[in-house]
Amino acid sequence: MRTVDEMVDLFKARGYRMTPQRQCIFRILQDNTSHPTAESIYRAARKQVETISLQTVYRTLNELASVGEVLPLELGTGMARFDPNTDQETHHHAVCSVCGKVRDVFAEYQGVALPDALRPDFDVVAVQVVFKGVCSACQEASRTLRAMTSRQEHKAKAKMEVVG
Amino acid sequence: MRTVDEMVDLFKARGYRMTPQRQCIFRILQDNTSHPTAESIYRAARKQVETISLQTVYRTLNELASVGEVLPLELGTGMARFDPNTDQETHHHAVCSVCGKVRDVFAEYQGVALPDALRPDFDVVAVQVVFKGVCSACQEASRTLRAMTSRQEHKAKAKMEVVG
DNA sequence: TGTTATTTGATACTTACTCCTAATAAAACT
DNA sequence: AGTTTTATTAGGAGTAAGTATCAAATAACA
Repeated sequence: MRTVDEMVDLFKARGYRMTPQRQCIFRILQDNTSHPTAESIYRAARKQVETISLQTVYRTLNELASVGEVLPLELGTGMARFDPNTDQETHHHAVCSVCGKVRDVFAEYQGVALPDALRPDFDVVAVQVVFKGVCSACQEASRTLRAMTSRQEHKAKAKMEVVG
Repeated sequence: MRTVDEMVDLFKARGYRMTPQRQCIFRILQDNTSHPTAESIYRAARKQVETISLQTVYRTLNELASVGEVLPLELGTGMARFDPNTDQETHHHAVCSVCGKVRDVFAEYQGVALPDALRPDFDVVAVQVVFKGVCSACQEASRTLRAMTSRQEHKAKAKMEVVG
């Protein structure tokens, strides 16, 4: 995504009006690498513009997506995530299937293209490579849990499940 | 996914009971290349077992997924799709962002792996390559629509939108 | 500053999916 | 085969992500 100032100009050029709510969302997304959900953006936005509604967050995110300044990601974690880094050539994702966290994967993969036979039947707009797996934090957590279970420290385990 | 008979044995071996509902879902998925949703499987299943519930379809699909006999796909079309072809090496997907249809893409991509730097932080279980774009049917439809609009055949266009 | 069209936020709605529970039926054991 | 046990089912209620609607607020611009 561009800078906030550039986004303001771009939105105005497209005939959108500039509101504190929209600028606030631009600011939150600016250089954001946390792959936020609509909810998490909403929570951050309320700290700056107390009366902003979730509806406005969704609306603005969809506008940003339709202008190509934000990439909506559907990674099987139950809700959409929005990535201001829209580069699809060198920028992919790793999703932890335990905690749902998403990490950027910077790499350029050669030769990932539709086979010739399919080419006439499908006009490719974007290619997404998604790595599914378990992040080191969750690996560590499950190792600890297993060790506890084998020693039958059930109380500690139960406590950890509640805390975690 | 394996044959229905093999699936029956596998489920029994895992301590699951064999019911007409489960076998029916096995049969529907067998060699199914349409990337069905839970809803579409439910509709097909009701033709064979009239009283089957959506809940049972979801439950069975989750069981199949946890046993690794079905691959749940989250492709940004708003609902999960279930693929009995669980080969992740040579089998990828192309999703039409207009009609939502999913096509198989058979190709083996070399070198699509996590960069070394990330390797210790993330244990990769699966890699998915997704092509997003527009299928030929939807390209054709939008071409027709544009041609109509330019000739200002508004009534025909409106009619087509309702029909499509 | 006044006018007007866009945007906002509250509320209601839709939809994909899960939870709960009494009834049912598959498997285990006579 | 009959009985018991226990997993499974149907169906309704519930949840949560996201969308539609619309009166009121406000940005843009004269």
